[in-house]
This record gives sequence, structure tokens and C-alpha cells, in this order.
Amino acid sequence: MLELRLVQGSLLKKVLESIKDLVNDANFDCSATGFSLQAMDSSHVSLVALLLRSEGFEHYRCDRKLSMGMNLGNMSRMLKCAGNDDIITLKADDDSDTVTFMFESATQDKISDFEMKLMDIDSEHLGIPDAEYQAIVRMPSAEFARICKDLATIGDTVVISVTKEGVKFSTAGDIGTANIVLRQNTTVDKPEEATIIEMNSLVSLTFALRFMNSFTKATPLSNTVTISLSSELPVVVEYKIAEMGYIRFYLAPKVEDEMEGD
Amino acid sequence: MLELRLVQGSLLKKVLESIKDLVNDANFDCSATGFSLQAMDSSHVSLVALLLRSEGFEHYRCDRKLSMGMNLGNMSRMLKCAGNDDIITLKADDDSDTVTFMFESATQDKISDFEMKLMDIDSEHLGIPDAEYQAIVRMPSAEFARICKDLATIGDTVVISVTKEGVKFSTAGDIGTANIVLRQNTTVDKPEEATIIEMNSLVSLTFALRFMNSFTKATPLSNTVTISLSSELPVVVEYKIAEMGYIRFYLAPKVEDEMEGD
DNA sequence: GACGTGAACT
DNA sequence: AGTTCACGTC
Repeated sequence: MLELRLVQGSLLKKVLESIKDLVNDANFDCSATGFSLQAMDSSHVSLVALLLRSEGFEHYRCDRKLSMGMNLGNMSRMLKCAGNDDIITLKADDDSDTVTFMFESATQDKISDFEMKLMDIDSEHLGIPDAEYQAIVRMPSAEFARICKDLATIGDTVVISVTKEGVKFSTAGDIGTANIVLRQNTTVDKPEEATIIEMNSLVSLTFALRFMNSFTKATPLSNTVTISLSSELPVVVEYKIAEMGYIRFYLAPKVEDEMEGD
Repeated sequence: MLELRLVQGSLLKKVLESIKDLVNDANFDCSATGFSLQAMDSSHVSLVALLLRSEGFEHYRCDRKLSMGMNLGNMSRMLKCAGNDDIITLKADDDSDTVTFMFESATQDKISDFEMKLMDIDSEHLGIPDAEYQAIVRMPSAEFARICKDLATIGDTVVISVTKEGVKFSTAGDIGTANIVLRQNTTVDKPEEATIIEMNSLVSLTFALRFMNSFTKATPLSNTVTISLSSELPVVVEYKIAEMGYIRFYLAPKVEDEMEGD
């Protein structure tokens, strides 16, 4: 028996909006710890990891570990039927092949329940080791989204270079080149507007903008984004989910001297 | 060496928005006087003339006359990467085949530079003689845009007729006809809402609405528009650019008794 | 919330 | 190249 009651239902709506374009089908894993997901995108290039800790739910009952395979497009379609102020409760019986989403309007005047078929998805759950990163950049998520969107109008890949002073985003394409430099800035009135750089060593890595622009769909989940970079490691683009956990996107850097990217 | 610093960068963004649909490629001409452009639209029917005087720039350095051929679509794409409050600096080395747009955010925390390839464009620079016009109408630019948009839903051409009392915009199409009369009105609280007519002789001319509706893309540049009319002369639709210059569109009247227009 | 525009896909 | 979808703007 599984029953998870999330008062701020809009969180789950936003989570699905942020991953449904990247991942078609995925297993949601429930345990006493929380509600989580780990999945490769449909082209098997990037990886998404979501965690919503049990403490973040108003009510969290998970008798035994459960892995529920869902089509994220269909799940998103159902969640779109929930109001932004609705309380969402997710229910599943043990050994059931369906999951039920219940939506309660803030006023309790409208109560909906949507039942969705589960599916069998074979997924290797990768252990992601904690790593030391050469540089970690924290910046306003909207700014990061804007930069990735702008650069994508010029080129296909972005080079992210971090120095103590700032972070540089560069691209090149047929019509020209672009460099955007963001200065480290911790002295801003509002902490969510700060750009903070923790750097152990200089790092400069190249990524496909197509994926970065998918990741930034998670912007509504958090005012800030954290980008963790190391040579030879996938970049981690993390959006913290207040009081509950995070959504993290992993993407391997491009090898610089490849003849032709994809 | 060329270096033009424009504090109100949104002006340049708006200028490009207003001409990029009309003209594909054009030469920007820089001289000590200012930054200008003159180009036929891609169908070689209408003409655009832009002037941004050097005095309007915070910093204006132009060592020698320079003509820079740009693809306006690509230039617009790059300018879209500038914030509306950004300071835009345009740089080019002599004999360089590129131009650089630098964008500085108001806070100086974000500095971008975009380099664009220049192109060779052969353009005959027409001398446009100052002319006496039979009638000059000044009116709110938004009103003019609305009229052209509305009339285009009925017909393909507009007849603009000016009398001392007012200006009439007429069209006819399959579904019917339309006439919009604007009375001269100088007694309005705000001068930008006035409709002012200077008339030497009655004039009534026909124009393709398709082009008029392209011209009105410049509406964000000025609250008022000036329409100068004479038989046998192209109409001039002018939007003044505060403190800096103007953008003018020229379009030849249709000959009335042609069998079929274009 | 609706429209118009630009980008992606077929 | 045409259609569809998503985004930004009004």
C-alpha cells in the first residue's frame, strides 16, 4: 500500500513539465526515504535524477519498496488536470498495475481521481558516486536558461569555462560567435540573484545546447541552479526543490577534437 | 576602427525588428555624421532609410567611412540576445570582415560579445532629394498601425486622401469596402495624440497595404508617425527616433487605372 | 488568456 | 517546403 499526499501539488506538476520532454518512460521508486526517479533520456545521452524526500509530504505511507513504471507523457497529461493549488495524493496498491492520482481543490469542493496503467520498464539503476568537482557555479536559474536559449540561436554547443572571477559561456556557429561572461557576484541584495563560484581548478568543458535547453525546463522549480563541472565527469545541473529534494541532470562533456558533433 | 556605444540598446533592437522583415541584407554606413542605412526591400519596391546621428551615442568613434554589409536576420538574432536595458557597443576594425556587438547588462555583471561575419553587398545608394509635399499628416503611430491592419482585412490597397479637415483611409475588397476618416485634431492634451495636417493641395493616392503593414513594424520607435504625400512622388512614412534620427520608408503610389495590382 | 511569431519536425 | 508545436508578448 502506497499513499503519498503532497499539499503543494504544483511541485509535482512542475517536475513532470521539466522531464517529460526528455524522458518518455521511467520507473518511479518509492521507499521509506522518499519518492525518486532515475532515468536516461530517450536518446540515452543524458540522465535525470529526481528525489522528493518523504518528509516533504504531508502524509507518506510506503509499506514496502515499490517501483512503478510510468509513461511520463501520460502522467503529465493527467497532472495537467490538477489545479495549481490542488493537493495531490498518489495511491497504489501492492501488486497493482495501476496508480491513482487524486486531486483535491483548495476549497475541497472538487475532488478528482485519475487512474493510470503502469508499465514494465527495465531500467538499470546506476549508482552515481559523489564526486569532487573542479568548479561549482550557483547562479539564478532564469539567467542560466536565458543564456542557453540565446546561445542556441547561434550554435549547437556551449563551452562553459570557469575562473575565479566568473563563468564564461561560449558558442560558435555559421553566422558568428558569442561569449557571455557572468561575473562572480555575491553582494547582491537578494541571495537568489547572486552568482557564486567555488573553484578548485580552472575548467572548460563543452556540452550540447540541445540538452542544456531541455534541462532548463526545470527553471520554475527553483530560483537558482547549481552547475558542477569536472573534466572527465558529466556536468550536474541541479535544481533544488524546496523542503523536498532536487532534480539533477547529468550530461557528459563533448570530446573537444571530435570531427563532427551530433 | 569603429566603436559606437549606445546606452539605450533597446533602440537598436527595435530598429532591427522594424526592418528585418522588409530587407534581408543591407549595408550599414558609418561616418563622422552617424550610423545609417539605405536599402530597397527584397522585392525592390519600397525603400528604407535609417539615420542614427553620432550625437545620440554615448561614445562615437569612426576613424573613416565604413560600409558594413550585414544579414539583418542574423543581426536581429544576435540583438535578441541583448537585454532591453543593456548598453550595446558596436565595434569593427578597419578592413575586418566581422563586426562585434557587445552587450553590457545594467548591473555590469553580465557582459556578452557577439561576433558576426560581414558580407559584400552591392547597393546603389540613391540620393533622395528633399521635396515639397502636397500634404503632410502627423498622427499617433499606433493609430496608423491599427488603421493599416484593419484595412488589410478588407482589401489589398489603401487610398489615402487628405483635405484640410482630415485624412481618409479607404479600401475595397471582395467582402465590402471601408473608409476611415481622421479629423484634424490639435487640441488634445498630449501632443503625441494629435492629428495634424499640413496641406498645400488636395491629394489622394493609392498604396499597397502589404508594405504599409511592414512599415508599421517601426511603431515601437515613436509615438507619432509622419506621412508625406505628393502625386508622382513616393510616400514617406517617417518615425522619428528620439535624440538620434529617424527611420523613413518610401513607397511609390499605385497607378490608379491599372487593370490588376500586385 | 489569446494572438502572433519563431523553431522543430515530417 | 509545409505543418505543427512551443514560446513570448499583448
